[in-house]
Amino acid sequence: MDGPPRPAPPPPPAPRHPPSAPPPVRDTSDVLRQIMAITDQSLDEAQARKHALNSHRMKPALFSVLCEIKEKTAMSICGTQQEDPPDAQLLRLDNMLLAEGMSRPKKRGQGAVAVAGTVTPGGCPNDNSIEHCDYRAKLSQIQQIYHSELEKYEQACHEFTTHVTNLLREQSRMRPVSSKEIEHMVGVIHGKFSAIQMQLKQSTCEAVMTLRSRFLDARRKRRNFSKQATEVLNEYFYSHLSNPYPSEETKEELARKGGITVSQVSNWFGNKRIRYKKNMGKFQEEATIYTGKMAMDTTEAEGPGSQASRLSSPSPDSQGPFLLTSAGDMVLALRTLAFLQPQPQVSRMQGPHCHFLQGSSPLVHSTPEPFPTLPIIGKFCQEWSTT
DNA sequence: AAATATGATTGTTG
DNA sequence: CAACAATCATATTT
Repeated sequence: MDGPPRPAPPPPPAPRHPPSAPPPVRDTSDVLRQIMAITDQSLDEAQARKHALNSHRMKPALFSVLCEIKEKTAMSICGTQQEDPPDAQLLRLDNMLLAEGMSRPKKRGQGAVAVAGTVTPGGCPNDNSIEHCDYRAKLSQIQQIYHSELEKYEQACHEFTTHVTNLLREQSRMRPVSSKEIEHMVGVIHGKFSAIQMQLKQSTCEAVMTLRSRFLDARRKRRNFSKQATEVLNEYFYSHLSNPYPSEETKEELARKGGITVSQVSNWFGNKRIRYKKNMGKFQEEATIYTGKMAMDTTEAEGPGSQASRLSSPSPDSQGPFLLTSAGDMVLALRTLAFLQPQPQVSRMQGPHCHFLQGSSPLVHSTPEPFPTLPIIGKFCQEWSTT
């Protein structure tokens, strides 16, 4: 057995386990560095042992010994099959990202179905296009970074997994390595990488949330409507002063004409009604202007910029064509109504819309208007108080 | 800079 | 849920 004197005594007792155990990893770069280190080390070791042992006569014996040892320790491996479930949080993050529109186009989501749904239509349809553009640009920027990072991680994970798998397969010639062990190893690696991914997802979520909150804040920032918009709105308001409650349809139309959203129209009417009611004195001038303009526009050919007089008046608008037969009458009647209506001449009328221009507003009385068309009021109030 | 105008939000109500 | 009322926060005017 010890015939030829070998000049080179194989130095296999390499320091296989220099430190006892690697310290708990925290940083991603640390993880990566350790991974790389382990890789090189393992590779060298494997190569050395491969050559050293493969040609050794004692290899079969060693193999069987290792088998025995393994059988004794196998149970402990099986026993330590605990699966910590951070899935909940990961899933939550996934869903969150998905909801923010960070749908993954390429990656088959690990468990998340590719819900390529558009953003919920209930929130904000095609609202403000200016700030919305900015918002979406930034969002897609985040998305891009997120995807590229994710891809990097996945690629690294895949590479490393392949590497380790090959290594283990090679080692399986020297020592017994079951496929299950390889699987386990792969699982461990995936776990590590998914932890990194989770960090990525979390920071992405944070970024998105920050962006979103900033966007919402920006929405709170007020910007005056365009002249066109205010004109359209005021025209409708003052030409329907008696019942300034545009229907949903009309709101849409007004929104379209003014280049604003329906909810903005609603806000505007809400503000306008209440502010008009609060003190009408301030709005007299405006009222005259718009009602006058209305009359002009309706009687004459429409000017180049204003075609806002053809707003679809909802059919139940009883007093409109019913009471006001001509444009001149309309102006008169409107102004009359605007100032006389609050006076409780007509005994308490009750109706869904009767709150407008009722009670309060002492200013009304302080601005006497010589309009003796009282009978109209009675009729008028009857008209829309009963609807 | 103070005052006012104005669009949006919030909380309440029917 | 729409309307109201109060309020916020900014824009514009003075």
